[in-house]
Amino acid sequence: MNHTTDDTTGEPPSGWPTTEAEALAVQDALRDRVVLDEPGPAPGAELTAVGVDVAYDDERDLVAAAAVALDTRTLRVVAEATAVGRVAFPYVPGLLAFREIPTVLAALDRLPATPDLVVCDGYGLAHPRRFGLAAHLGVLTGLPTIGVAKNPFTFRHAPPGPARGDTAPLLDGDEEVGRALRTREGVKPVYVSVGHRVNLDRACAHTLGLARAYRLPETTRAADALCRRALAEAR
DNA sequence: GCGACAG
DNA sequence: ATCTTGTCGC
Repeated sequence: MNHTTDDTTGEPPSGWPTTEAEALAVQDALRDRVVLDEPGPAPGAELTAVGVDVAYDDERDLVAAAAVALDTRTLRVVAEATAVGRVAFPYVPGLLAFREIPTVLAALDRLPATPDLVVCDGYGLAHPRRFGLAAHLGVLTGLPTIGVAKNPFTFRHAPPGPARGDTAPLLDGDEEVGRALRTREGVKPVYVSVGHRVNLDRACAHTLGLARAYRLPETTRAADALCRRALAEAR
């Protein structure tokens, strides 16, 4: 177990977009670098799955990110890291990545483990321009990524069946951009979409394997708890 | 123009 | 995301 909870202030990379127009241009320039023709790591294998999440303190203009690596077989924490920085972008639906990614990259850099899969809070291809947070992070790191969101954003879906593992297509018009996945019986589903170098079937299988006791994957729960702690301890 | 809108 | 206590239920 690594205790990399020291807070390194990760500033936004120079040239990071400042305006919505610049951010849209960046999405447009990077979107075709997403790799969709790889199946991704095999579900059921012993993998290092890394959850990333971010917490904000608007008062102090601070953002704390956490990256927590779990063993997919045992769901035990193998390594963790945090980073603290300044908020790099306002929250704009469709541009979430520009707010979260700089600090997430800093945390991933400090993580003493090699991710086989990165699980993001939010969407990948389920995005107005098919380039959400998970896709963006995947392109920048080259790592296999998926997005697991708590809300359907602007997309529509029929209710999945009541059993754990049941799914329903998440639709943008008639295009399946992700899946509503029931991780617990009778509990609101999570919303899974492909990020980079993982197909949708495997993205859902990994999500289900990581979410055994609670609605959300353990990766997300661990990263959420750690980034909140890092923010509280930041100064 | 108005409302909706991942975190 | 964040503001925020107790409370109902398995």
